[in-house]
Amino acid sequence: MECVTFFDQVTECDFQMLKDGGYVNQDDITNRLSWNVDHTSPYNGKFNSFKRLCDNRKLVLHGEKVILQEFPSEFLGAFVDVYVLTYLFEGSPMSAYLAKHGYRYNMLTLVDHELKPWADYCDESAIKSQYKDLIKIYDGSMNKVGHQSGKRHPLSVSWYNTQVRESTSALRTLQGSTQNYFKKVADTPAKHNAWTTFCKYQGRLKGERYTKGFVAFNCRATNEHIEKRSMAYLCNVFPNPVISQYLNGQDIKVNSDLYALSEMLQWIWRSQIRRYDPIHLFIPSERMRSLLYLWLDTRSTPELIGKLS
DNA sequence: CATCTAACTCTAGGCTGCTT
DNA sequence: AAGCAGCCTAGAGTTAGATG
Repeated sequence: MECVTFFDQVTECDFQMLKDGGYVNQDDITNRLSWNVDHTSPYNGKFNSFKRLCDNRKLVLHGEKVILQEFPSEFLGAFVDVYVLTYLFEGSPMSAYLAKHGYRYNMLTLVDHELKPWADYCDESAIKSQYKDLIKIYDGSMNKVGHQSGKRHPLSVSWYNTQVRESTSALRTLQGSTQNYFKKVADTPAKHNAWTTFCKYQGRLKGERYTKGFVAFNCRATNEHIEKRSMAYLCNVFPNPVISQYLNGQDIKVNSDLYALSEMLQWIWRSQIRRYDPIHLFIPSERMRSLLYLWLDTRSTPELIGKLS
């Protein structure tokens, strides 16, 4: 569940105006925004949707000017039990969100139609050894572009921005490698090829034999791409720093590696691997690739978390 | 409105040469 | 020899706009 997102319907100028005009108040402790109620002449105008979000207690001011839209945490308190069905929960922003708002939770799993403590049943080694035979990860010189050195984060959003700003040859190379991968390594026809990058760079990286197989990197919960068997994952993902900072305010960590792994697994699992058919992967980002190797090589999520921290 | 056409995009495959 | 990179081409598919 996406608990916190950016709210950008109201510009900085508009917000300043609303504040100066006394339309909006900010709670001193929670930083939550509320609309100044005036029953004698109720507001009706351009900012109706903003006002409604304030009334629904969904907007929070982060720092001086960033407005975040957040699921009001007290809504959760209205339920006796809330069940969230997910995987790698510790890497999700929602776990940080719950911690920030002081909620506790139990991890459970279904065993023979019964809920059991997750910790007792989280061994995945059997299924992972099956996946190890089905998932073929490219290992060769075309991964060079994603080589990790120092503090650089190749294939991250800011890396892409830098390559374009400084007009380096990296994106051309990456495009060529991806072409070559689908053509010579995976050797699958275009209809079985899927690829992704950040949407801003889709046009720049598209190429022979895979252009039409673009699947958004944050794509989830769809069966549409089940015929894909060769995939190029051209991203290196990180949690949004502003939202992380907001959620981690009270020293609660969003584990960025676990988050990245979870995003990537979601994407890979759009393919035919979900019906246990073999797939080929091209993951030039060294960080993302080694996260996948680590995931395959650990027996359980607790063991994985132990190795990450 | 349907259909036709021209322009364009994409694909599969082939060929060559380079590097390791 | 294997892996990589870059080129070319016919033909298939797509699209926008013109034509009847």
